[in-house]
Amino acid sequence: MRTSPRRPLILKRRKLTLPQKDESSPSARDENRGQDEKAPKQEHRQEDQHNRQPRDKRDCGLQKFPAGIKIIDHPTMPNTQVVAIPTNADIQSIIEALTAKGKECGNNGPNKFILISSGGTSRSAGPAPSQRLPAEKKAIADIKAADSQEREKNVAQTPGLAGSTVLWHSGLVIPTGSGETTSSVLDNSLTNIQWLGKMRSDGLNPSSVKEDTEKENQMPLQERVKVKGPAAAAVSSWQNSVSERPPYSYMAMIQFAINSTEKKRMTLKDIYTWIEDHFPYFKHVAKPGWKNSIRHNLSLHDMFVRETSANGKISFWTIHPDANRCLTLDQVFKPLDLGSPTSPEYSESQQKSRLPEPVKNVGSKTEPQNSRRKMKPLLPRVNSYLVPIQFPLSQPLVLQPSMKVPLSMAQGASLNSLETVQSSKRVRIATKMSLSAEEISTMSTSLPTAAVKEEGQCDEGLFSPTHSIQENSSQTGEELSSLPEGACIKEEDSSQLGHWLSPFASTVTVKEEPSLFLPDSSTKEKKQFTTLKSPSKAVSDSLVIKRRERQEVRRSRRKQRLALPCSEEPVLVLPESSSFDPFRLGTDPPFSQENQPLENMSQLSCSQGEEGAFKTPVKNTFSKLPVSSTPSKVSATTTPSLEVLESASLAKGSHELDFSPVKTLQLPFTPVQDNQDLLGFNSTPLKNPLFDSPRELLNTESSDMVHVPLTSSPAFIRDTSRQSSVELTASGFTENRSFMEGLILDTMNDSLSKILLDISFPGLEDENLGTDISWSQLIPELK
DNA sequence: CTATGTAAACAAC
DNA sequence: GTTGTTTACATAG
Repeated sequence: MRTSPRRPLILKRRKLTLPQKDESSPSARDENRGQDEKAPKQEHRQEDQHNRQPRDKRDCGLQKFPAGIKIIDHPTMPNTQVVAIPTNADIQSIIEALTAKGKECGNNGPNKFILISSGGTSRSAGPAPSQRLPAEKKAIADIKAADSQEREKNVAQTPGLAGSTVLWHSGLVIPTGSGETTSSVLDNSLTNIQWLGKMRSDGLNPSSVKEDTEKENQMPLQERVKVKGPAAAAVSSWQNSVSERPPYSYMAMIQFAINSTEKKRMTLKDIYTWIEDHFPYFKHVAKPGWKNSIRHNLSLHDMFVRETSANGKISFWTIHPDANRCLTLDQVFKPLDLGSPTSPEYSESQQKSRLPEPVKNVGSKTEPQNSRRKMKPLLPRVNSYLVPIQFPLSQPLVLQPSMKVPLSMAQGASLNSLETVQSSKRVRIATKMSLSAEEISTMSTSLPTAAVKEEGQCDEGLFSPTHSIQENSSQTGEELSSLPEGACIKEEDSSQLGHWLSPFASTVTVKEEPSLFLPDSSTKEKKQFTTLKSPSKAVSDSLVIKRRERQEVRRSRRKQRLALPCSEEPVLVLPESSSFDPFRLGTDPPFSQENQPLENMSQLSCSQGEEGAFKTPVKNTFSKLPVSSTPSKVSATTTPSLEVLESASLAKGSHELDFSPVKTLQLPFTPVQDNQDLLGFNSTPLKNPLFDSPRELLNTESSDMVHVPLTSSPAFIRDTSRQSSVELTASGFTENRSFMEGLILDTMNDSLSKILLDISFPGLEDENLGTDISWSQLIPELK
């Protein structure tokens, strides 16, 4: 309700917002809810059935613990039961109970237990994966049908397992068994996956995608979506792709778009077009306001830098090299369907400046399916990415401690990207302050080349590639550097860059906002630097780079990130700082946090990016759209047509609109390479070398385990690919720490001591399992 | 509080 | 009209 100083009044937004919510969200909710509701019920039934199914161990076998702890007989392994326990539960006590139980049962009864800790948050989680085990095969089959994925192969292949157990990710999962119910649930997850797959393909061939989307769009999305059944799955998946909002934030999508081009720059229009092409949702379903949001994001985030040609007519949006993770759709999906999904989120997350820490994951992960149900506007759509995962429980052993080894794998790329970005940022920062030798070396190598290249191309007045541009900006920074603030602003490699830039004859215009000097003056400072042109290139390019550094960040969130902390602190600004680089890193909270070190990746990945022919599809689509990108305008001008369309869509279930594309998952984890060497828990981060007894491990882990939803999936995938998946997964999870772990307890041996697997179940969350549970109660039941 | 999404008001072209 | 900025507000975590 306030009035900004500049701006008159913003009237009654609220009213507007409310209606939206009502309209869209409800409809969306309905569907989701319906699904959700159904799923759980069915699941329970099935579970029950499964549970009831007699196995060898009758009594011992299928017990269900009130608290959410469930015990089920392992389908294939004799004398083995799977126990799902809440994350928070006191593992030790549980183990004791189980041990007692095992002893009681003796040889005849279950004497081995596979402990699965999960945070089974809601619904599905509660039932616990264990119960589903019996259904595994069916589920798998379904999955195959829906998804044709390599994983299956892997799963199937997992030969060595005496009894391969498939564990479903609770979050994802669920529908075990049989038939119909399953299908419905599965459909969602599967469809999502497929959606991803599509996206991937789209990334490669936008055109193809378009066609598909358009064709299909004609049909009412919602209805189609509802169709269920394995056969329908594929169809529905497509539909979803259209109807559902992509799980990516605007930021992420913009990055995808920009990085899809060779030069890593794009005009606004092209960005619109790219997004529409790759995410049909925006073309067909989204409100026109999404373009406004795109622009908003471009302006808001420092990572997006606008370059203007000398002509001034064309402005390209680029990604600040320091911040550019070179995310692309392809990267996101590359690894595997499963794994990839996480990555996108990951990217987003990074922007958020999240640490790999489990914390964030927790939130995201929990939602998988729930989120849909809720249909909460801004919630991360992590769900979509979640897919039922099969865990082959291999024979005992396989745990490998996770090392933190950067992924060399391409698959890892997506994940890495985040880290890389962060890392890059760090580096940059250091450079900014002063150039560290290291940075310099890196900078000099990569950047100059780019710049050179560009030069050749620049003739048209095109701009130097992002790198060059930014560097230019950095130069400006140098000059500014005389001023304390300026120095801060420039952050980057200005000093170094200057050298090679000079050859360029270009004019760089930099907009800066030194908050320090100019307290609030929102005014931007533009500085132009003119360097000598190389005669050959008569072209003078003017680049306009805006940089915002807002110390005041608080007030406006615009480009907060880039606002370097250094700028905030005068000290840093000083040239001396160079010596301090390391310190600075530490000093700059934002960077340090946000950025995680993956230096290598950044450049590598960036260079390649997408083949992306720089396509500038100037699409008519815009023209098609009745509505202007600006919402306000739209309402006034285009309203009629749009409204009609939207209203129709809304009525049906344009719920989609309401979805907030928030970033889904953050996958902090770093890809793990092969760590075959490591086998003990010790190596895993979770585990402390200190543990003398397994119990200790368990306890500690339990506490740690809390977070970590999605991460598991990617790791898992990898594993599957290799077949010796378990190991990998374990390692990967461990890193993240958020994973659940499966422990195998051999009561006969009397030892808790054998821990066969370390498994994380992203899907499982604590809640259902009920942390509260007192294990003492369990004991009786165990009997 | 932060991150994100959305709507809107403006300013420049 | 489009593009770019910025503010305000809402929501989820």
